[in-house]
Amino acid sequence: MPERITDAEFEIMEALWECAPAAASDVMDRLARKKRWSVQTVKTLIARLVEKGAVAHEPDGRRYLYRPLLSKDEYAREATTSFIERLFGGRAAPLVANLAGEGKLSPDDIADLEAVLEEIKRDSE
Amino acid sequence: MPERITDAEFEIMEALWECAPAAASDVMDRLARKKRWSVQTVKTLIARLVEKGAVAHEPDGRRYLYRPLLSKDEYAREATTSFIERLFGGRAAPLVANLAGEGKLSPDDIADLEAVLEEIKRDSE
DNA sequence: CCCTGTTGACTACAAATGTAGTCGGAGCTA
DNA sequence: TAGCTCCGACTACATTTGTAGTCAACAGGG
Repeated sequence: MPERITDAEFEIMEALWECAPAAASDVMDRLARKKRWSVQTVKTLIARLVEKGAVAHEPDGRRYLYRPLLSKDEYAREATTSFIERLFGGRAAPLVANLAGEGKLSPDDIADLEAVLEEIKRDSE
Repeated sequence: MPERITDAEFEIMEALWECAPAAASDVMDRLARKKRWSVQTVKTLIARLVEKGAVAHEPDGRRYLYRPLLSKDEYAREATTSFIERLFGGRAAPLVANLAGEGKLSPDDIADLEAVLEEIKRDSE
């Protein structure tokens, strides 16, 4: 359970989830499209993630290769749980209802959701 | 579309959503159970929310009454949309699948979700 | 062997955030 | 009317966050 990951750090994690193990420059390249960050910025963020225990680093020659210690799935689970806790009293249904209210659910989304629910029910039998 | 609301500010919003219009001391009382904040802290947070345009204040004698300008529902919609955008590529289904993977969905939750989906489908016809 | 470029370590610094103190005025209280 | 109390306005300050600079060491090109 690493400490809180900030927005900027999250961008680094995204890159690492896609291309780990990676050197700082790889992360840099991966991010180039989205973010105009200097190399130093990227390195600072990576260093903070290492401090926070969210990323491991192993020596590779005279540089490091970095690798997330927290999978995107795990991160998403934790983030989702606490998000729903805060805003929807821990229940998922109000969240979905909320999305629906905003017209954020296309018929496709609804079909997807139904499929997911079916699967859950099948699995739990 | 007010600026970003921080965690501490969110606590204030929660209190205001429950008891607006309210004076600073009312918010203070409402929060007393959850947070050991000094009155000044609460006032500072309220002031920041006013600056950010998330809360309105109207004079009431020699004090102010505060009232959220952003409903909890609106806030939840925005927050949910950007949350799902970030973590799940904008699709709700993966989010629900993720919750399910964590065993976060009880049979009750599933029933709720199915009901919500039914309702959405009915409404959209 | 020297130059250049890359790398991690350390440092910098403004803005945002969490948390709270001080102060002067308005009204109540005796 | 002197004091107490409550209020908003302003100020304070450590920490976290976003963003980046400096520097010394090492590696490879010539």
